Amino acid sequence: MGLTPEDVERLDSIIKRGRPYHRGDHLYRGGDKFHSLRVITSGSVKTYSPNEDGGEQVLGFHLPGELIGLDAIQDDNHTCSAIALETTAVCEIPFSQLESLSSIMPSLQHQMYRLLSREIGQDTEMLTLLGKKSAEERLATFLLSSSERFKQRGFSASDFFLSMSRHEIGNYLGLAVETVSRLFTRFQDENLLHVERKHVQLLDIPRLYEIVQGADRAKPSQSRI
Amino acid sequence: MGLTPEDVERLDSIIKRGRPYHRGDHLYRGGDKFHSLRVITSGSVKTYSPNEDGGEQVLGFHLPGELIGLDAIQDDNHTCSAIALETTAVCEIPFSQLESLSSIMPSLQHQMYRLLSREIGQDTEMLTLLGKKSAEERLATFLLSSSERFKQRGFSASDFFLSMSRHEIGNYLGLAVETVSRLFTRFQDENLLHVERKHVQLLDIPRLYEIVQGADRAKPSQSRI
DNA sequence: AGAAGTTCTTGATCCGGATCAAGTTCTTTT
DNA sequence: AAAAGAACTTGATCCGGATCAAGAACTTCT
Repeated sequence: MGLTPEDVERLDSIIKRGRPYHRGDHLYRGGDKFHSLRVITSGSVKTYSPNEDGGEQVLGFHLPGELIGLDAIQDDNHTCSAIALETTAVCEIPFSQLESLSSIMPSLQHQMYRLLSREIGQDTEMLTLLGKKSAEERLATFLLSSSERFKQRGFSASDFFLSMSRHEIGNYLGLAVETVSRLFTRFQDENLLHVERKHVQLLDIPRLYEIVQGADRAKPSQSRI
Repeated sequence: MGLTPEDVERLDSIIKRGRPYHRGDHLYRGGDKFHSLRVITSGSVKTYSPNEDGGEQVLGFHLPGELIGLDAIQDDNHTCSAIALETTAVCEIPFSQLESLSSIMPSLQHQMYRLLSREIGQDTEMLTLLGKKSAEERLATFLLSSSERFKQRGFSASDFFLSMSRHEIGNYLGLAVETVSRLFTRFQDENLLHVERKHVQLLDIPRLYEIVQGADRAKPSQSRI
């Protein structure tokens, strides 16, 4: 991602491979002292912010190759919690060392700025999702985003396992569990997908993209006369 | 903010003071080439992302001292638009120069990382707001956040003018204009505030904080037996 | 294997806030 | 100052999705 092989080697020298986590183990909790960013190497992770009254807001689901902990640089404390959704391996990158290294490696510094900026961009997309989209659009967006991310990692874009529960999907999308469940059923009835428990097969990806765009809402279409 | 006076001087040397913008002028639009971050020095700005079907999602309102454009570092293009809500002055900080400078000034680099991380943290707070809070909690949160930001800048925390319209507040909070209007009326009836057009006076800030916390919801209280 | 606890699904009902509809006040234009 | 157009408020109605309730499928524990 824009680094020379020797850059990568130097970066590699500060990375620590941690022990694997099991389903339900916390990688860190909100309030913990921040010292390392983490890259997921296998498995999957949920980040969430525990809110005052016992509930939680799921902030994201993270797959291999993704970096988590960027929100904690702010004030040296984790502002949210991260928990393994299945057996998961991560690498730790001590932030102070990364910072020193980026000081003498402009390409790394540039990459860090881009990474942080990308995170902001993703969050703002999510704001639009939660602020303006219907339940149906939200779930379709979630499924296609999952699909794209699996594809990027060399897995099937149309046949995958979701490691999180319906409850967690609902929480993430700002919907009740029941709504998520009903939508899965409806999407299946409409032959958009086939779902059985955590196993999802997308059958009509183009149509799902139409739904994401808000097709069959207010303005029935923008192409056809 | 953690920089020595000489650091500040060096930073100052790359800052360009731009001409003032008038109400309705764009500072930049989504898709524009990114070259500079901008610090608002007076006035106020709305950022928003124009979404496919003509509508828009308001992403934030920005006051003097705040930095905008961090989302554009990602891929050298602005991903959202920024428009002046009133007569507004900004400073431009060419990003490539800032990047070079931060390479030789570790304190500046550190500050940049923190700034980017803070932005992420603010976005995730907003995700919780849009994902879980009622209309009443959203507006109370918005009012108190405005209050705190005015206070920080040396203005009154309880008596201020909002430069954005009801429509824009609603869009930002994921609510219809009518809901925002009704809530202002209700808050006034309950003596929480006095509002006249854009002029807001907060009369019972502690009670507003209780509302933000989700008081008088599900669990009636957490203290009283 | 049986018991107990989860997670998921499905149905019935309810409600917060959207939408629709008008009227009012403020602002801008001429 | 009159006219036109925004912005805001208020009322009436509607609906998407939450909540409540119960059963079914799956998992985990003993």
